[in-house]
Amino acid sequence: MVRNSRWDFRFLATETMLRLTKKADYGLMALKYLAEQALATGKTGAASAQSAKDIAEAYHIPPQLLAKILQTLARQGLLVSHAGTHGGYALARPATEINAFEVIRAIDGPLFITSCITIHGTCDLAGHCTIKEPLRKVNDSIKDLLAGIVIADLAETPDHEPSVTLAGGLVSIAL
Amino acid sequence: MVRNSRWDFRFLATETMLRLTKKADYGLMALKYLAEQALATGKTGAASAQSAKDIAEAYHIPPQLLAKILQTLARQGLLVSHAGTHGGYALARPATEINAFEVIRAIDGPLFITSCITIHGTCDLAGHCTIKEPLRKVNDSIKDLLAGIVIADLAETPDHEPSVTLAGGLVSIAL
DNA sequence: GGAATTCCGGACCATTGCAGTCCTAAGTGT
DNA sequence: ACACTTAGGACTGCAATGGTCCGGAATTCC
Repeated sequence: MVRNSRWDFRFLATETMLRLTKKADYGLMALKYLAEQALATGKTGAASAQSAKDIAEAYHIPPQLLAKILQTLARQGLLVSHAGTHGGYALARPATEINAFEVIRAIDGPLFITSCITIHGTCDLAGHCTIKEPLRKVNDSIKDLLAGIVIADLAETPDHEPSVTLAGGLVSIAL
Repeated sequence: MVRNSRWDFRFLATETMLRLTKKADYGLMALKYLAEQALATGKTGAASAQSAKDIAEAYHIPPQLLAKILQTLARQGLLVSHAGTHGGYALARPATEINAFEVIRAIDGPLFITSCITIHGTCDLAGHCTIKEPLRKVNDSIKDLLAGIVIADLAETPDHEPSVTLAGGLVSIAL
């Protein structure tokens, strides 16, 4: 009865039904790392570049995989890259101006909360699915939620409380 | 550059990075249908039962697949089922007392927003991943968001405004 | 009692996406 | 020249999703 899938979720406390890919996870971790390094070294921009290899080792992430992720982030303009001996990646903008939504979208691409909404905004089940609109609102709310979180919030800066109430992080949903 | 996946998302307006499975979609549609039928017929509980086949045809959903979904929903206690000639499924509770979170969880099972959090609450990258805690908050916020939406909100009742501001649908996030 | 209807649930399969690896450029600094 | 690093395409293994099929059990109607 409980064993209806590969998971045994009898012992769960927290749970949701929405999934973030590992790549997005890694990407956020990398950005967090870069933000911390920039702050620690006092340097800013390309001066505080860290190589993909270094970041991968710091978090025990498959290096090749992280390399790809960083490449796409650079391609999307969230990071600046620099090849060469002391090259690497650095945040393209201040850590307070890059939010989680951008990062995730850059990596995973835009996915819709409901499979009902396609590229063209039309519904697979043309007209039959009346659930679309309410879910779109949820969709937007989640987006706002994530857009309200910036990299700086993730970074544990030395002189910075670990938990800070985030201004602008209030999201209302109206159906 | 844009063609980094099977989707061409150059024309997108709305977008998120979180996905709901088709099954959950179907499940919500089915519940909505049942809620509307119950209201339309004036009957309540098992008296307003609809067969899986009927619902599937109403929305052009693969009947066998919907059947399975309804079975799990019944198993989870969200629906009551009744075999036999005029059997079928009906909401186990009033449409105002079943929320989207329950439904999705019942169907997809609990998925974590970050692959970082496992069943046991531990992190794959034991200690290395410092991103976990902030994302857990997002996780919870999304949960609250979905828990604030009930089936009745999805149903288009005749004497009911299509768009209603939902009380309790206010979610705050503090990192 | 029997037939029609409907739910139950296991087994199965095809496709797809994700995670991860490998390899070959090409740019950059010493 | 050489070491270091990014850029990116090709490929693989695996698991999950979406979907089908079948035999069986409950219920109702005749």
